[in-house]
Amino acid sequence: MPRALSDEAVGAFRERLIDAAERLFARNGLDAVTMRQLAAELGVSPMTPYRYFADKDAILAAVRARGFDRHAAALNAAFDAAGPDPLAATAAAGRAYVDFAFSHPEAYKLMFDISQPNEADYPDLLAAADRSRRTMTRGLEAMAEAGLFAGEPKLVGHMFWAALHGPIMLAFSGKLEPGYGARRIIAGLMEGLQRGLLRTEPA
Amino acid sequence: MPRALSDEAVGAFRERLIDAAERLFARNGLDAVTMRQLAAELGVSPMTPYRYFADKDAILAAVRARGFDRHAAALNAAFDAAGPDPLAATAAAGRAYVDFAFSHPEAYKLMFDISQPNEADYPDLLAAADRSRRTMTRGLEAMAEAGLFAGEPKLVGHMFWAALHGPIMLAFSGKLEPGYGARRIIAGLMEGLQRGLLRTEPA
DNA sequence: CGCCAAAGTCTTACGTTGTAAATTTATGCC
DNA sequence: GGCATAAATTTACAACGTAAGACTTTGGCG
Repeated sequence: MPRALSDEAVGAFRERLIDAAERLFARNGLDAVTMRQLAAELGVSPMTPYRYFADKDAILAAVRARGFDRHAAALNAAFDAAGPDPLAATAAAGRAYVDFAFSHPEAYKLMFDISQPNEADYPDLLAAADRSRRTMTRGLEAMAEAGLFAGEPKLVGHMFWAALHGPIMLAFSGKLEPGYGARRIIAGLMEGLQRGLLRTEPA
Repeated sequence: MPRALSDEAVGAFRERLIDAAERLFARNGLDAVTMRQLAAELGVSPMTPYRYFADKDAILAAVRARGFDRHAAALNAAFDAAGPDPLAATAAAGRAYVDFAFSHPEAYKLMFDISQPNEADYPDLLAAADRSRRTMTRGLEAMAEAGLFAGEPKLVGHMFWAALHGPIMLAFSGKLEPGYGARRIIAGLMEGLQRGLLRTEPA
């Protein structure tokens, strides 16, 4: 139906396209997401997506942004469901972080992929990633600001984030041997960091 | 020169090929390593490398293995140069780890790339990666065994390893904002973990 | 000394990829 | 109702990994 494509129609098609990309992606990994497969999944010709996205990178950026949104939602849900104790809520968010990574490994890998072409070209992605990051670190920052932790709040937040991310990425790259899985390493790190940073006695 | 290609000749060509791949790789990233470019760099036809490696993946596996070897060498050098104090030597190896990652980012990225096809098919790579891992964690394990650290030695080694890897990977994926770089996060983590795990008073 | 089987290399070719360009198709407006 | 034009499709191209086949060189045997 040519002539005029309403903004909603454009948006709807974009969503459908991102859905399809997520599906292919989760099903068979990154290699399965080709323009032709994507088009087939949508029942359109291989060039049609180019009316809605600049190129394949833009599509992947949208999928990534969607991943960050899901991620943030999962963390927020866990955080909110954990009750009022900030320490318990933060721990719950941490568990949700790891659970997300291992139940949506393809999504997590894509989100933190190392060869992203000019992330800055996709403001929506930047915004989603930033929202997600703030969600990750907000509990910790709140704790740090409340004086439960020593050190600069934002830095402490990043430290815990990295302490989750490191073991997860080592696991994904197949570098961990059986018996030393990501969850065990994370447990050790969380305990060690808590012992090192937590002010159990607020003096 | 057909008929019979001595083992040394095969080995020599393989080395030349890996060298060329490393060069292309460091120069223009992974996308620059195409069979045709590689062949051009070596002055042979695009199919010649297939006499020396099964396929492109095998070449990349060799480059990865080489990376792990360089990595292990760099850590060992730093460790050995640091003197007898195990804590100082371990700290030096940690610094060398980070320095390696940021001075050979392409190599580090490739080594810990997340979409490696059947790593188990390349025993040389497995061996090199394992050698490298042991180098990384040996100082820490020694310290842990000497009772300087609480907890299981090997686990503690993996914890520190992951605490280096996490910030580095976050930096490579462009997720860290200015002011919260990998080195700062690592410094915080090392300090926090030391405080949490180190037995300053061997009671 | 000469020739030939075979190892090494090169050329050619195929299927797949992302996407540019040209073509077709279908509608809102006069 | 016809036409300008937006959307979609078809066609086409360059680059990729690599399979298949042709060519080229040489060690070993008569």
